[in-house]
Amino acid sequence: MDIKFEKSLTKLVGLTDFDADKIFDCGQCFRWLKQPDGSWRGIAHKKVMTLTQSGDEVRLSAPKEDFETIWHNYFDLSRDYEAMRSRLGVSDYMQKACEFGKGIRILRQEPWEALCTFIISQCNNIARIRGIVERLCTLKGEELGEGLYSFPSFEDIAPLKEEDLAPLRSGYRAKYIIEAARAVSEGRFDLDAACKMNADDAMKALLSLEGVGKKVAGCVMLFGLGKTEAFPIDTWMKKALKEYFEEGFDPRVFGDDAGIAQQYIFYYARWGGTV
DNA sequence: AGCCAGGACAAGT
DNA sequence: ACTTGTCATGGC
Repeated sequence: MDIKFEKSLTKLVGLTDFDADKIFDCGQCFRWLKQPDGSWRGIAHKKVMTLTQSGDEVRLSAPKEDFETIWHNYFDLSRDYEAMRSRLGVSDYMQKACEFGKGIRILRQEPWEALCTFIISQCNNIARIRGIVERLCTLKGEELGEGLYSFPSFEDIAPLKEEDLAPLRSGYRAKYIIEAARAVSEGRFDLDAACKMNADDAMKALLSLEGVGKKVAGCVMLFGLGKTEAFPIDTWMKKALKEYFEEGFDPRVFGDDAGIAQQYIFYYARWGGTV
């Protein structure tokens, strides 16, 4: 991959395993929106960024410093996805899932945002999750211009009462959001420490939070804590596992690739149909 | 017009 | 260890 910097622009040429449409639309994140011109605008780390892809060329509306300190890591650019796909193609089904999902990358999202958004995600559809998350950001985030807001910190949410979140229309999840914010804010739950824990301990710690079960915890670990061995199982994964894997299949055979395997399977099951 | 959504949790078998 | 009811709400 070749990187060029032009004042407030970063241009990546010859990027492999990078498909913006799949990355932003595969259900791992909720704040990237496709623009009428085909580019993607999103917000992370209190930065508004527009990404435009044509073929193997990707342009980021970000200066060199932000690319190096934020986006390079955010887009998981140092991982060799091609090698991983070849390791994961252990069955006919996995080969097809990997091929169908080629271009997906696991975004390394901010831990608190991942925790909060995947609490919201439970028993909910993606379109509505997006709406609730945007309303939360508008309500308590920091304005970054153009009516765009950062994701609010846990300190911003911890002091709230349940009724303060009524505008979100998040239903019974409102109390989970506030409780999680308080737990993090008061140090009862340490996100930085969770990042450094092994997978079992991180899972155990996450499960202590109200409204966080194994599935949400798995998503937080995979998308927010950088734990690629996490293997969250939702309804779509259940279907796929039941149909295309032997009973008692243990995802730990994929090791540190399990999380990416999960994402290929999920994407294939959710958007790819069968066969 | 219903159906169901990247579930969690408690309570009952 | 499995099944069931309940929890709010609105995209589609």
